[in-house]
Formats: sequence, structure tokens, C-alpha cells
Amino acid sequence: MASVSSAADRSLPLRERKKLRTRRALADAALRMFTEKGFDATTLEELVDEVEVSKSTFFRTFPAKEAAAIEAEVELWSANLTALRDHTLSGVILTEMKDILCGVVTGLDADWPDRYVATRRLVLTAPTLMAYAAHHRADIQQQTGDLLADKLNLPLGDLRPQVLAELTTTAWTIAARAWVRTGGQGGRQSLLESVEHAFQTIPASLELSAQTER
Amino acid sequence: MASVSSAADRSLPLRERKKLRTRRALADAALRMFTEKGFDATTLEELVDEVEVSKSTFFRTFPAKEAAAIEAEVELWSANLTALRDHTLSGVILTEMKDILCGVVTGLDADWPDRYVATRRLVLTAPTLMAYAAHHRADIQQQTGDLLADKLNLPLGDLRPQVLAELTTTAWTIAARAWVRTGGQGGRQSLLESVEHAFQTIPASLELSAQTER
DNA sequence: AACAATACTGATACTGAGTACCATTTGACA
DNA sequence: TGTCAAATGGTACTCAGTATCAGTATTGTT
Repeated sequence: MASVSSAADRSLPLRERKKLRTRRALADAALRMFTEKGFDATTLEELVDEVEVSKSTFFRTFPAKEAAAIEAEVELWSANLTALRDHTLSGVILTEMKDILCGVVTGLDADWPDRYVATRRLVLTAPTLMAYAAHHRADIQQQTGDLLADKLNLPLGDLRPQVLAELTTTAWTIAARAWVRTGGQGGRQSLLESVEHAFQTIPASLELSAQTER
Repeated sequence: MASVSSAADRSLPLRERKKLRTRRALADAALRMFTEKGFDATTLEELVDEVEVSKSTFFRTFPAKEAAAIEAEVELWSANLTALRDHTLSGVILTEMKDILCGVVTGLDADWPDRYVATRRLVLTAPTLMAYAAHHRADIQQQTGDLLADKLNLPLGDLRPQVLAELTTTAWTIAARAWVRTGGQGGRQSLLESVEHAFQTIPASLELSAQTER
């Protein structure tokens, strides 16, 4: 389980390193400024002035203003897709999905948990951001489902890989929501416990009944 | 199970009827024009000219250009929330959720299935629409989860209502996707069968394993 | 049936995100 | 060092979305 993305990766061509640096700088500034001033109140011009790049460069790096704000989210799911791709599945898939996801969380940069908490809190403040994050999640889900179907050699009509992909993101979303609500206290470890708990809650939810419950 | 929304509802004050009429006209024109010319290629001006209202009126009716395109989706979930609110839960909740949803589908306008198919197909063509639809889904999920927690008197930390809400929209999304892919053939009836199937697939997915499967 | 009070519409002017285009600079590589 | 490719910055543009206000239609009251 190698650490995938660190800030200054030698061995990468200089040009690529520069691009990565501005990408990182833009994402950091975006998270900070949007949190301080509000997403709508911060114009793109202010953002690019801060980082000292042009608007052109911004849109060559990110497809939208919103994208710069949810980099931490993107990092998580890109890494997860890669991990799933490189993993040989065996046993109960949903459990495997949970383990892969937990492995990814463990492998991310040291500053990732803080950035993720800040990101999720920010997302709650602006509907536009909410929409963008939801879209990203749907996108990831689709890709995960397709990848699963491929890895398991399942026919096109089989709904199970899509369902599994959705269950995975569902479990994550719910676990993360609870963890973020605590301010990310307990760090990575408590997040992992929250994820375990959420995955366990799925079968428990299926059986939930009224009457007997009150 | 009363039919909720028909085009010209008497007994409503004139002012409200007019608003509903323009809303309907805008949504219809939007669906048609976006499908014909493409979402991005159709400007808001063209749309409001067609319906002969001002841009001002458009934005008092819909919060965004995208919203006019997904009215069929909004109608479905608004009706579902209302139905859930008015329903007394008993027995296995997930089954109840399925039944309520199926009841809502049965109760919608005669032209709803066609409009829904057109909507979903349109959504696939424009990322902006995709994002907006995903956002709407997330919004509905949240409200459904909160409503469930309230109706079942569950404490704030309990993840199960949120999971159930997500499972419900998940099942719907997957069922609808399959149904739309067939062009909505078989109409409402085959959609309902697809929904049944998707709900059954959820427990089946939990147990899916590798090895034994290939 | 006339009259406030109130809600809705339309027009205008504005902000800011995102795109298209081109001239300039910078890194890659022989 | 020189040449090619690729990234950058600047300018001008389109269009969604907001704010404001004057005019018009609807409601409910007397």
C-alpha cells in the first residue's frame, strides 16, 4: 500500500511537477478563501490573484469553480478506483469494498483528514457546491459499478454491481457525515471505525420494522 | 390514492392556476427544446420567448435553467414525500417504502411516463443537468431520511433511516435506468416490475461473492 | 361596484462564470 | 544552442443569474 500522492514528487518531469504545484495551490487557496469569505462571495478573480495565475490556467486545471473546492473528495475516490482496479477480489464483495476503502483512507496524505472535514463543511454552505459534489459522487458510483461488473465478469443486465457500488458510497457518505459532525475528532482511526459501523448498519437497516421498534 | 396534480385544477384561486399553467408550459417547452437543440445550445432567452414570458418570470418559477428540465423527476419525489408523510408505517420499512413509491407511480399523470423517459435521456446528454439531478436526488434523500427518523421516533445518531432512504433512491435509480434503457416500453406496468426487481436485488447484492460467482 | 392592499409581471442594467482565440513564454530533447 | 511542443496570460465575448423598480392583475372588503 504505497502512499500515492505527496506534494513534491521527484522523478516526475519538471513541467508536471509545476502543474501539480499550481493545482495544489489553487485547491488550498480555494478551500481557505471559500471557507473564510463564502463560496459565492469569493470571485474567481480573487482566487487566481491570490495564487498568481491567470483565469485561463485555472480553467485548464479545473473544469469549474466548484471543482477546486472538492479536491480532497476527488483524491479519495480516484485513489479508491485505482486500488479497486489493482485488487484481486475474493470472498464477499461488499466486505472487500469496505476493506479497500479503509486501506485507501489509511494511505492518503497526512493533511487529508483536516482538508476533508473542511471540504464537507464547506459543501454544506453552498447549494452549488452540494450539487457539484453529488454529481461527482454519482460519477464515481457509475465507474465503480462498471469496474465491478467487469472484474466479476457479470452480464450487462445484472443490477448487483451497480447496487454494490451505490451501497459502498452510501456507507461512506453516512459514515463521513457522522464523523465530520464531530469535527473529525479521533482522526483517521475514528473515521475508520465509523466506516465499519456504517457498513454493518446496511444489513441491519434492511430488517428495520415499525411497531416492534417503538 | 387521489390523483395529485392535473393540468387544470379548478377550485384553486385563479392566480395559482395561472402560475401552474406557466410552470407547466415552461417545463414542457424546456424538455422539448433541450431535447431537440441540446441543453447548452438552447439559451434561456429562446425558451422564454417560446413560452412568451419574461426571464424574470422564469427565475421566479424555477431556481435554475436546469430545474425546468427535470420537472418530471421533481413531481415524482414531491409526491413520494407527501405520500410517506401521510402514511402510517407498519412492518418491514424497506418494503413499505417500495409500496409507497409504487403507489405514487400509479397515481401520477397519464403523460408522466413519457416525460420521465425523455427527462432521463436528456439528463445523460449534459453534465450540468446530471449534476443538478444528482443534487436533487441527494436533497430528497436527506428529507426522506429525516422524515423516517421522525416517524419512527429514532434518536439522532441512528444511521438506519438515512440508510433506508438511500436504499430507496438507489433501488429506484437502478430500476428506472434499466427501464429507460428500453425506452419505457411496457409503460407503467413494466416500470413497476423493474422496481420490484431492484428492491429484491438489494439483499441479493449483499451476499455476492467472487470465486463462487464465476 | 369601486377601492385599497397585495402579489405578480416585465424591462433594464448589472455581476461573474465559463469559452474562444492568439501572442508569448517555458520546458523537453536532440 | 536551437527547435518543437506544450503551457501560460491576456482580451474579448456569451450567457446564466440577481437586483431593482415601475406597471398591471387579483384578491377581499365595504
